[in-house]
Amino acid sequence: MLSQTFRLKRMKDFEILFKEGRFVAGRIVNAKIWKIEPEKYPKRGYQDTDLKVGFVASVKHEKRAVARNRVKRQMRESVRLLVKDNKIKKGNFIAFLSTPAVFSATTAEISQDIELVLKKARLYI
RNA sequence: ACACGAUUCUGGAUAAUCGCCCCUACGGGAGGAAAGUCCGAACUCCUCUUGAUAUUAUGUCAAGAACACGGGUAGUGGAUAACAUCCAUCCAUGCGGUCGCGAGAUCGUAUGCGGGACAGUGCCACAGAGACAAUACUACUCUGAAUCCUCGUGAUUCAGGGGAAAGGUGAAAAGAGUGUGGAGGUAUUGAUAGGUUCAGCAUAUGCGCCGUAUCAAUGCUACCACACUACAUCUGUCGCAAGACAGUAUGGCGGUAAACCCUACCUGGAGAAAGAACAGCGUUUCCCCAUUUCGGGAUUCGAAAAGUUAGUUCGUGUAUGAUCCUGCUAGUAAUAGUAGGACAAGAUAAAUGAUUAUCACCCGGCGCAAGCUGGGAACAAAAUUCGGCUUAUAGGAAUCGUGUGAAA
RNA sequence: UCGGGGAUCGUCUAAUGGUAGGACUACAGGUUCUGGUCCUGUGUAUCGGGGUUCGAGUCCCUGUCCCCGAG
Repeated sequence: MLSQTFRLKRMKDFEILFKEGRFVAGRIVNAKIWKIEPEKYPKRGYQDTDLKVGFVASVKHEKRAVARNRVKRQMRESVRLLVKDNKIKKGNFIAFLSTPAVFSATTAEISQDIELVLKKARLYI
C-alpha cells in the first residue's frame, strides 16, 4: 500500500490538478498529470521534488463500493512498486482515472497499463 | 437413495514475501447482511411548562412534555431501554386429509395493518324497477271516469289503489343457511281427450300446429311444519384475558374505515455536518501593502487575474458496558437474575491489501484404483453506537415436510 | 451521516377508486407533376413484486432507478 507522503488528498489539490493538468489516455486506465509550478501557487507550499498521486474510481462506471475500492487498491499497489524503485519522475501531480474496462481487469493488466500511461507522459525513468 | 420446499446455523484454513491503518510498546485490524435507510433507543443541542436557587432581568439545577395542531399503533396476555420487533395464545381465512345426503364439523399446515359500519358523513361505475329503513317501471289485478262499436260485465285511454312467488341486471338485490315433508304456484316434458282460426307438407285424412281440459314425471319456489348447522345476545361453568364449552333459552337492518371519521393508547423538535475547545476565516463596504498580465504619453494611472475559504483536537471506542462466552436458577417461551471468564477494528480522497505455495470444498477430463491435470468459489465492505425490520447471497451442515423409486 | 421529491406511449404531459386522454413523433392513405404544408386513419404506455377492494395509474407494504438539498 502506498505511503501517505505520496498521496494526493486535499480537495484543493484535486481542483488545481483537474484545472491545470493535461490528459493522458491508456488502454484501461486514464490519467491527469500536472507538472508542479510552485511560483504560480506560492502559498500552497509546493516543491519541485514533490510527487503526489491520487486515484479515482467513478460511480458511473461501477455501482458497487466493493469493486471500486478494490480497483483503487490495485492501482495503489502498482504505483507503490514503481515508487519503490524510483521509476516515476518527481515534481508532478498525477491522478489515475478509471474506465469501465478496468473493473474486469487483473492486477497485472492494471500494472502494465499504468506503466504504459507513464511512458506516454514521459514520466517513466 | 434422489429431487423440491421451509426453518436454523455456517459464510474456507495455514504459511511466506512485499506493504497499509491504530498503538509508547506488547499487540490488534470488516459482515451476516457492514447494504437499503423502513422503524426504535442511547447521546447532544434547542423549544416550552412547573418548581427551587442565586442574583438580577438573566443564569444554574431538578422534574416533565400539559393544551392545540400533526404523526403513529390497533385481537388478548407477556418480554424489552424502546419499537411497526420478539414470545405465547385466541379468532378468521386459504390449501390438503377424514367424517356428513347437505349446510357444516374436525385434524394438519400456511397466511393475516386482526378495534369500531345501531356516533355521523361519503362512495358502491356500467347494467338494473330498485344500491340501503329503497323503489311501484313492466306483467297481473281492483275501483272510477271518458271514448269506440259488432252493445258484451267487450276494447282502448286516463286517474287512483292493491300487488314483491314473474322480469334478469350486477361483485353485491333487501339478508341467516341446509335437509325432509305438507299444501299450493310456476316452468318444461310426456300421455290421453279436445280444436283445425293461423304457417307448412302430401292432401279422403294424416303429419304437424294450437296449448283448452285431465293425469303423470322432473326442476325451481314466497309460505307452513319438523329436524339440523352456523352466527349474535343472555344465563351458567372454565380461563389473568382475548375467548372456549353447555343450554327444550332469546334473536335476525347489505358492503366499504389500506374512504373521511370515532374510540383507546403512544408521541415536544432537530440530528454527529449533533455538540465542545483552539484558531478567527468567508461575505458586503472602505483604506493600505506586495505579485503577475495587458493598455497607455506615465518611478504613475486604469483594467483583469492570482494569492485566503469545507482548518486542528475532542466527541470517537469505552471494561462505571442495554458488551461477548460458559454454567446455574426462574419462566411454555421471548427474556430476566446470578456466578466465573474475556477485552475484541477505529480510518477521514477514508486502513484491513497484492502475489505465491500447501491443504480442504465443487465441476470437468484421463485412470480399475491410488492419483494426475484444467477450471471455479456467492452476495457484498465499517464511518457515533446499539436493538429490530427489509432486501441480496455460491457452496456446506442439521431438523422437519412433500413427491418419486427400491427393499422389508 | 442525514433530509426532500419523482417514475404514465419513442418524447412532453392529463386523468373525484369505474373504458388510461391530448400534443409532437412514427406508419399508412388522400391532396400535389414531386416534396413540404394540410386532411383522414392506425399503432404504441401506468418502474418491478405483493396486499386492501366487486374493481387500483390512484390507497397500503416492499424493492429498483433517477433528481435535488445540507456548516
